[in-house]
Amino acid sequence: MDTSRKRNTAREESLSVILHHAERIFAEYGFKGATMQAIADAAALPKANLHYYFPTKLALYREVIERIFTIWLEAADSFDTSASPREALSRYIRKKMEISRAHPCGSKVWANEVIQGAPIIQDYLQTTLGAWTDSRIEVINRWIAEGQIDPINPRHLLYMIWATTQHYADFQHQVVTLNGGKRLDDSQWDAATKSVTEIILRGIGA
Amino acid sequence: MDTSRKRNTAREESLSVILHHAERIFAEYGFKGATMQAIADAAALPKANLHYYFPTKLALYREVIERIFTIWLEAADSFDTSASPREALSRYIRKKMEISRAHPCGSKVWANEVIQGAPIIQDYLQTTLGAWTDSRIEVINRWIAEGQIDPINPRHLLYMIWATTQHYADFQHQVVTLNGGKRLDDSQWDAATKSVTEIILRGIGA
DNA sequence: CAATTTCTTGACTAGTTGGTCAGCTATGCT
DNA sequence: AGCATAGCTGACCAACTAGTCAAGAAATTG
Repeated sequence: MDTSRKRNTAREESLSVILHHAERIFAEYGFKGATMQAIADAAALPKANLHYYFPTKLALYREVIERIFTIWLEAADSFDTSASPREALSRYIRKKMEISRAHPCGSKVWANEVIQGAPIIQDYLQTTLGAWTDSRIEVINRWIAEGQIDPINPRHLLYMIWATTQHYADFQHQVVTLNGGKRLDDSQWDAATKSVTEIILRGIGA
Repeated sequence: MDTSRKRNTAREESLSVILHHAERIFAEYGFKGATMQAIADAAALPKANLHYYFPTKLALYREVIERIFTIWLEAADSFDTSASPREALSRYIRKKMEISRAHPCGSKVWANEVIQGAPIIQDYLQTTLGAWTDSRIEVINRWIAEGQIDPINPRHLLYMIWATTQHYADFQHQVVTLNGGKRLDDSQWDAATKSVTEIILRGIGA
């Protein structure tokens, strides 16, 4: 049943190209501001072709969000609960910074979605994100009980990590502007990651 | 020339009401997603009346942005360069947290604007924000030179403060959801402010 | 009071945009 | 080859929305 290699790859290629450009356009113009025509132009496809793969704009948007959430889960996994606070947190922060660098548009779409009240991802926030957060808060509280870190509020620590790392993606434009209009280079990303990691780890006495 | 009290106050009242609701609608739906009709409905005015005071949607949006920037400047002033690091930074962080609580919509509009490449506020970023940032970096470097704080990268410290404090406004919906759907109460805002301040101050050895 | 200016508003227009559809082409199967 | 299926596309339409406008209401002035 090795049905049609050419068709399958063509399909996957089209889907991939559309989703890639849709992410960019949604990030740049927001859900309403992004037009199917603009996405089609970016993907170098006729608009009707988009509607062949995705029945509605909302369906396309949902798919984009879905993919972003997958990446988010990947970062979440890197928070190793069996490691030491220093090890677990610095690994997690580094991973989040890498994502901010590699997928700024995805991060922006996510941010836009949350700012606008998360009409689509409400479920994720309540279920998956909620459960993950609770489990990590438990771990952090254990670290505190064991005297491995200072008694800080775990929730606010997590918010600080999210906010700071995602800032480099979501506010990329501001960061670049304040960097003289030049994108951060390798060493600057490295310095940013080090700074964030050090301030936070020292901040909690790890 | 004490020209017409009733008219002037009516005018100011209308302007104020429109701007207030416009901020909310822009925050919730983005620039393109917000419609003049929706703003008019929120302000309980006929749409044509909006166009009497603001010729175009963009003009209204600019005015909203302008007001937000004023608030931002107010916070910027609270960064007292003649105080000690502990004093200056904790005051600044507290002020920024207060703004996040009092003006979440303004913060969201600003965030949206930056995420989408800051088409309107590019000037502010380059001039006013750029100059302010440079001046504070100088002060922070002085603190480092005097041994009052650890040698950290001032720029990334500022980004961390901005990101973390604004997170409570921009990601309000996520914060509330993870708080069991309840808005933060007085004591929770206080705890958040304390946590943020403590982690950051300890993080830089202040 | 009448004239003038400011403010208000329903109705309309032009332009945009999400989505449809009928017909086309390319691929795979027997 | 011939048939079936998946993929592609230009042309079209209905809905929505920013902005206009002319006519009227309300306030101010001389």
